[in-house]
Amino acid sequence: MTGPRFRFAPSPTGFFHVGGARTALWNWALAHSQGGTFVLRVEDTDAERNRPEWTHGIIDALAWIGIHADDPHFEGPYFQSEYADQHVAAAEQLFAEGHAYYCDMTGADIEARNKAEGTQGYQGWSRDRGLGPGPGHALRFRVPSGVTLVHDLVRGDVEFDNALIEDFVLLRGNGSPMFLLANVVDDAAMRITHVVRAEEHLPNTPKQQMIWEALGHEPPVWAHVSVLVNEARKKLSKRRDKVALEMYRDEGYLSAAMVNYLMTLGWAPKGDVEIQPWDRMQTDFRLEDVNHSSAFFDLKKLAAFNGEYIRALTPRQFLDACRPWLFAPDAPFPADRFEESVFLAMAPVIQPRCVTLADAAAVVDFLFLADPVIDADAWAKATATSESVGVLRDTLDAYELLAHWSAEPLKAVLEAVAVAHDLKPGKAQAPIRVAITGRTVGPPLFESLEQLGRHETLRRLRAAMATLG
RNA sequence: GCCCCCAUCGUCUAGUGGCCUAGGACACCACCCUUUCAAGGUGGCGGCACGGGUUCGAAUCCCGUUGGGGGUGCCA
Repeated sequence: MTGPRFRFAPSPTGFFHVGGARTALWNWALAHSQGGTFVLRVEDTDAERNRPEWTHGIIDALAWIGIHADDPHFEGPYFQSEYADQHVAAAEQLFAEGHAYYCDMTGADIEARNKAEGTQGYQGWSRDRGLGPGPGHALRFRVPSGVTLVHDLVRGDVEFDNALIEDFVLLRGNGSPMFLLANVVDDAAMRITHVVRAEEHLPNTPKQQMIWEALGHEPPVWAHVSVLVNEARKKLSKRRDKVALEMYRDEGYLSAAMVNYLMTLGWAPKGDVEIQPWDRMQTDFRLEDVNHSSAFFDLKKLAAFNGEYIRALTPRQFLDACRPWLFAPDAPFPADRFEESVFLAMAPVIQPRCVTLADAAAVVDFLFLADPVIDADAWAKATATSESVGVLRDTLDAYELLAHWSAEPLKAVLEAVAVAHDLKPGKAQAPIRVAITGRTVGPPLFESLEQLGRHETLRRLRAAMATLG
């Protein structure tokens, strides 16, 4: 695949951050719309932290949001720690050409010197000492004087005064490469043309750009996108916030809804409609249109998107999407009592009642339970009126004789019973509903009775009446 | 401390000098529909942070203030 090359570089922290997912999606859209490549590089210079299981998690999570490793636009994954030799070689080149120098000062040394001189940070103290490599000698970049101009596709030109950038470390005292260096070397080696990443990296960009230039390469196109924040407008963090993409998948969010929602954080499709198919967003997405300010990750809006996507599913798709929760160990009914045909028939009335796929099982649990779990308070309340017992008995009698067991006649019968007891047609269903479903709220009653069947409906009504004594 | 970024309804956004009496979505409220709960329909509430410029005209351009965020590691 020729064309521009976009790199996506998560760190293997054991989960996939929703903010990272958005950046991945944007890189993915760009790679496709520009006929380029999405390069996945799992970044950590420490091989110890490149845990295979974490990496698999990243690849699974990417696949969930539609970024598949077998897509022709996908390249990788690469593992940064495997390229340590190249990182060190680049550092040595920088030293040989005078762009870097060795320094033997420890953190304590620097602190002491600053205290003595009333300065702050590292003041390039070893610049002209002519030190060579050796144990405890860190390699520092010799930051040139002048200014570094970073051209950023979303922010425009940002100017940094080099005098304010200290000579940063390239190689640690033990010889291992630092992230900043490794990052640039990898990007250059992989011929990355566009670096689209979170805004938090912007202040370090001049340093990286200087490394690119010192290494003799043309820097890539930079694009720093804003971060996602929580209610306190702080960057989403693992400790405080629910940031793992996998968590949303496990809780029953549809990937299409998540993808659509993530795309609208910091960017909006043309027109006034936010819910858009991926193909459309993929071709319309432009970095130049991305917002400059941080965005709040709003669970309520995500839920609304998810509800919309759930309602748009066909019954079959809905059933298939719900399976993991329907057959989970903690499902509200035994798996062997589940009936696909019943669920499929009920799907159109279940879907509008679900925020997540996980909600479905609880909406229809009574259909697949040997006996409904009767809520005592609900039952007491539903049978508190003087008419309720009569309604129950008359309905039972009428249902025993009903010719066609389907929603319409079931409804007509109950309405007639209600009127006979001086109630408004729609007001008699509470005791029936509780007797059948165990609760006062739930899916439409008559469709439920139709699916439950005459035998079971009558059995439940009799059982419930028996408790009244 | 120093550096950088940011600033439109509560939230996500549209807006690139006149189409703006600032549009849409989520949330919230009311009403309608109705068989409970939803969903759906209709309507409502609600915003250009502040102060100076520039201009015939500013949400839009410039400067400042304030507020928020991020960076500043021999972390990534």
